Amino acid sequence: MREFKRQSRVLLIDDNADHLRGVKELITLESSYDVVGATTSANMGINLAKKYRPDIILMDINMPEKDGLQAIQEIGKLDLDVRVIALSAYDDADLIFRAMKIGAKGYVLKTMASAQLIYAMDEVAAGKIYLPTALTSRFFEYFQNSFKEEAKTSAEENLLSDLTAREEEVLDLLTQGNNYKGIAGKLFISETTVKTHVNNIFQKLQVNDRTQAVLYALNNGFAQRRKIVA
Amino acid sequence: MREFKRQSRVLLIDDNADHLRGVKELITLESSYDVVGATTSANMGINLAKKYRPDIILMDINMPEKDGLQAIQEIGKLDLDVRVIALSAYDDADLIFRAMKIGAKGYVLKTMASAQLIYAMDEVAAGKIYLPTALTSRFFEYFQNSFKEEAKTSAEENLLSDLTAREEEVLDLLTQGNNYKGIAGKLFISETTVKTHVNNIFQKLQVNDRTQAVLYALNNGFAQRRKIVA
DNA sequence: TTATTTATCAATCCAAAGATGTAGGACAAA
DNA sequence: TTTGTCCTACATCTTTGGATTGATAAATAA
Repeated sequence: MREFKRQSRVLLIDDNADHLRGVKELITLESSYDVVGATTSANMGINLAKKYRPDIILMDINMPEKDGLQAIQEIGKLDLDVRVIALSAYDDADLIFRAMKIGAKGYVLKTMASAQLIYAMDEVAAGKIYLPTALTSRFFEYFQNSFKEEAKTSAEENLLSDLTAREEEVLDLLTQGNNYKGIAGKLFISETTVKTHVNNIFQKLQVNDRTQAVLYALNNGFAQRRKIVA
Repeated sequence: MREFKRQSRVLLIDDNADHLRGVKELITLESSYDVVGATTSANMGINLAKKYRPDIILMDINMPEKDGLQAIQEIGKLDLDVRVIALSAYDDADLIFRAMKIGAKGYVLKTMASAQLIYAMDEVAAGKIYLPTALTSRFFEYFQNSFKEEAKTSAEENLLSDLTAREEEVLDLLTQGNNYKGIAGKLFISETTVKTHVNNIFQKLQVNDRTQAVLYALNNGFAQRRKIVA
């Protein structure tokens, strides 16, 4: 199968020269891959990525000089249509999570068998995202952990459900940073009416001011949130 | 291996009676599992879960009567030490994401081979989280998609980096809903000093009031966020 | 029908927040 | 030493926000 496909161009970035050489030799043995560059410097790696436009980058993320995760992020911003596989010595859940979060298409441990790396590259070259089973499990533990409390509270009796439709509209505008005047203008009602609604919202949510109301809303599933944990 | 371990108690919830029967027969053939209950009703399933305390629940999440995801969430709130595997006819990324988010330990398609289901149960019974490779890939596509914009902006010129250490402390307290007095008390400085800091923060973040500052902070990776997309 | 809820608006009052200018002391870099 | 930044603090003033009370009209539930 793989033999008939066009070769994938690979760039290697790993501050450990020995490991870099080893991986290079390994991949060179694979007919479906062509190593177009190899460097021990993250910054140099970014430059090589711009220059050679590889299909795949194998990026060591445990580098002292420059953080590999940061390098992945920077490469991501370049819109190079390159797929990055993170290489790491550690199966730390937080590392895995962060790597996947910033768009790594795979995460492979350096201690894994070389066949596993090649398999990951095959999958990623085919447009998939690949994580070894054991790491997937780690990832999900971390992932679910970050939602643990939310899962318990969100379906619960949540004061937000006491709000009327109009109050929800007002709260929504509050969560967008509007003041009374802004809300009044957007809802075509008077400022005093808005004040009335906002005061009712405070009562119902049991908060003292708009900032607390906004925080309550955001922390309890109100409004569209698109971000996650650091 | 499995034969020597204590049997895992399984509860089946699936509104499709035929499929329910099929799965039950399948699992009954496995010596390591004991089906302690089977029902076509999500609500009944929750009651059975409370009553029999199964080790594993296979939950169909595509039920008309009651949403299976909601049922998983409710079971999660009971703290029953039960592991739920979601069964679904669809490999929709959003469904998978939501199921995993609320704590499902696995997600298996009804169309998958029975061996796959048993394998998933084995893994989950062993304390792991199991997602078939194909679904893992879907999950990650969805996952990374929800971070796409953030990945591009967060490393970018972010006004938060202009803040001094003290200002960050103040902003952090703002994002917790504190007013001037509260912040002054917590930092052991005068209220007027807090005002100075806050005003400087407004300048640097280019916002007009505390609510906008808090929203900016939350939307730009500042502070501990534990929530994600709806 | 009668109550209740909801949405609207207003007046008033006080507290809090925000804008602006000034300034001293600590500390680090040039 | 000088310069600059940061943290601290205060005074003053204006604006906004929040609490409270009261009122009208429409829709809705009992």
